[in-house]
Amino acid sequence: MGRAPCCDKASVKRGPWSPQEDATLTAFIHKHGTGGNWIALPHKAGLNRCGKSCRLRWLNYLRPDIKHGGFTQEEDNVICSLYSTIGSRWAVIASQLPGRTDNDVKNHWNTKLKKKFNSSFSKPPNPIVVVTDPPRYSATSTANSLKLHDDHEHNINTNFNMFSSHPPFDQIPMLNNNNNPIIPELSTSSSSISLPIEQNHLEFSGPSSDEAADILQSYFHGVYENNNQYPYEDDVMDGFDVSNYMGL
DNA sequence: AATGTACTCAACCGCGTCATT
DNA sequence: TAATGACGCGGTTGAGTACAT
Repeated sequence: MGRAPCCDKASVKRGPWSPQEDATLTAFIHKHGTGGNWIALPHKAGLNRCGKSCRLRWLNYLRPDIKHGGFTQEEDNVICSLYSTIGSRWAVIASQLPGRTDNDVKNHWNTKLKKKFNSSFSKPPNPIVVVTDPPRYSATSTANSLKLHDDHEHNINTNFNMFSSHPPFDQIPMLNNNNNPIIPELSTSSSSISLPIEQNHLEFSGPSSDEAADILQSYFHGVYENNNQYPYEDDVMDGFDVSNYMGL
């Protein structure tokens, strides 16, 4: 048996909302709240609309805390960063952007950011670090993120998301107030997704995840110093001698 | 000015999840 | 435990608008 429809689609109004309907819905919710039941709300409010339509109109447009207007560069960065980590979970992404709705974020992504993002990350990165012997840690990387593992492929407490820690791709390198390039910082959180070990990977030795973080950060410093850009752009190095940065 | 094309974004659709019975 | 119903989410649509020819 299929799901019963939430309303009789033939008898309720559909399509764009009129100012009158907006006013009716807004006034009702200000006075009574949603009552925790969107299906019953339109009848109580005197609206000939489906409850789902009322919910959507309120949440995406009429709520007083909704921010209308264009997205800032900072908001774009947050969206791209989170997308690279968690994918199209628009509600989660929108929760990090006060005043923005999942629908807003999704539309903005589909119309503006997707092309920009894809053109910058259309090529998978090459392996970026050589193997040392014996490896103590390994890491996997995609175009957007890199994660460290211990010998047994357990995640260790060091994670680096290239995109979220990176200057926006159309402003590489981004300069700080002193006109110095902003160097990406390694995060010590382990909140992002883990990647398959067989993907592009790098391995290196080191006694602790903290040292691993130092090595990686040094690596990005080094690439920037040598090439005047960060490694994932076009010429990711095929090999990288970690020992240069370990005092070995 | 007329027509075609691309873009934007509000709204809809269907499904997964969760709470209730 | 299963059935039911409402909510919330992501994908998609299509009307309206802007821009190009």
